[in-house]
Amino acid sequence: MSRALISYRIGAIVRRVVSTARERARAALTAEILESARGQLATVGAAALSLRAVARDLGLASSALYRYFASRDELLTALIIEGYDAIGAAAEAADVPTAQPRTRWHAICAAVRAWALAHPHEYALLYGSPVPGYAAPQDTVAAAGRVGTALGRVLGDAARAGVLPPAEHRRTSLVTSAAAEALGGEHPDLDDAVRARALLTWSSVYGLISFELFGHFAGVVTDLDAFFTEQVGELADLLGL
Amino acid sequence: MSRALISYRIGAIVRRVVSTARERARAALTAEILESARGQLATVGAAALSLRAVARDLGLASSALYRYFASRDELLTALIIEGYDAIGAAAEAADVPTAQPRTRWHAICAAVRAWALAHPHEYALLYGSPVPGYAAPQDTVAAAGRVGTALGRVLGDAARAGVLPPAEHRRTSLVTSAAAEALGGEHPDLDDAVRARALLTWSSVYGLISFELFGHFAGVVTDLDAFFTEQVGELADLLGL
DNA sequence: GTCTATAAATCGATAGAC
DNA sequence: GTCTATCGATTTATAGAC
Repeated sequence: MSRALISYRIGAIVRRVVSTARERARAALTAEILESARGQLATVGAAALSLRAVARDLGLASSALYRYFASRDELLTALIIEGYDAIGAAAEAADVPTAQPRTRWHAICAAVRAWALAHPHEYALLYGSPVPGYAAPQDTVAAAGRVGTALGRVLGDAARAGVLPPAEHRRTSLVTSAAAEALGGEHPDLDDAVRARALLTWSSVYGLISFELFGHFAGVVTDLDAFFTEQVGELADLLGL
Repeated sequence: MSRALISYRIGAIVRRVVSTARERARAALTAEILESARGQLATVGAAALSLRAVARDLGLASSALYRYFASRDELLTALIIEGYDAIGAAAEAADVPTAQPRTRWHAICAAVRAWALAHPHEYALLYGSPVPGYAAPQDTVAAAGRVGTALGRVLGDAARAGVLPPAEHRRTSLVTSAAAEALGGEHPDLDDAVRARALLTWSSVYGLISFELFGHFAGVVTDLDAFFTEQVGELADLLGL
């Protein structure tokens, strides 16, 4: 083996090691940027999220951040996807597919609310007012469906088990086939009535959580924990779960 | 009558006329400021609402606006109260107390959604993410209750007429007596179960409208008008209206 | 890949002339 | 009650040295 070849091979190994070390450092700093940005969500809100403030927070020059996120909007997109993944994972983790539908329903709703209460500003980013001047790219849409899918799974299982009484109105075609993929997921045999009902219940639960988080129950409901549990139970009753 | 007295009286009359003319001008400019600010809600959002931009829009010096609103937050408060009054008035105007409960329910829900679709940015200000750094003063709370009260009236009338089946759970004391005033309004004999159900249905409808307005039904629901009407009907079915 | 320096803006709020 | 002028900050994004 010539010295040149040995030198080349060592160089390649070194480059490889350096590269992965660099990648680790890059991943670590990326995570720090996202964490600092999440902190800004809480203080100034998504609309005023600023790359410079993140840089100040991390002790970096503002221009350095552009190597990690090409623009403020790209950073926002990363935060949104991260958030949808987190709340979706929370919903899925709370579901015990072998349990009774009503138990599963309660568990998922409670988990979603718990995540929202623990991350109010991220919740506001995901489900609150759209950020002016920001158009969510398609990447975010895919991540957005997980909570709805989890709830749809429960309703679908209940319907197949004959637990869920059929909806009185069966006007179909209100939900597109694309939604069948998204909401039905592994259960493409859900009929449109169940799918529509899953959308209705998810938006009802969303309404309860948002009213609570955005202050519209202030001075109206005394025990928010108990109220939420009761109302989720009420919804389950109404659904026949 | 002495010349001095006559002069005084004429002065008083003139002052009175001048004063009302001034007040008219003031009211007109106040309205212009609010209108311009509403325009800003649509373009930059509530968080970035700027007195300077309003002044630029109206061709005034920024300092002139401080004679009308002492601060940016005060302008925001005026917008919020105006908005709650408008959507509350829309809900009340749509209600025909002599009609059947189910008809009234549909009418109010449709009117609230119509207002929201016609004023999406004001709706976002009222019901979307809280504006960072802004604390809503008590004035806004009073105006906020009108829609809920309108829906509560329908449910209460239905319950008294025996149309509404009783809720299965009757845990009381979840709603404060202050809420009894606000939600019950002219109907203090609403029981807590009906009040809780009014809160649940209003937040469900709010969830449907917000999901639509904030883009969470994009690619999922094809005909939003039909979907909303159907789901509101579904809610009425579930309630037994 | 981080730095300094820069361009060309923005903002809220106040002081003081008229 | 509107004006000019000002203070002391803020921002996105880029250029170019190292």
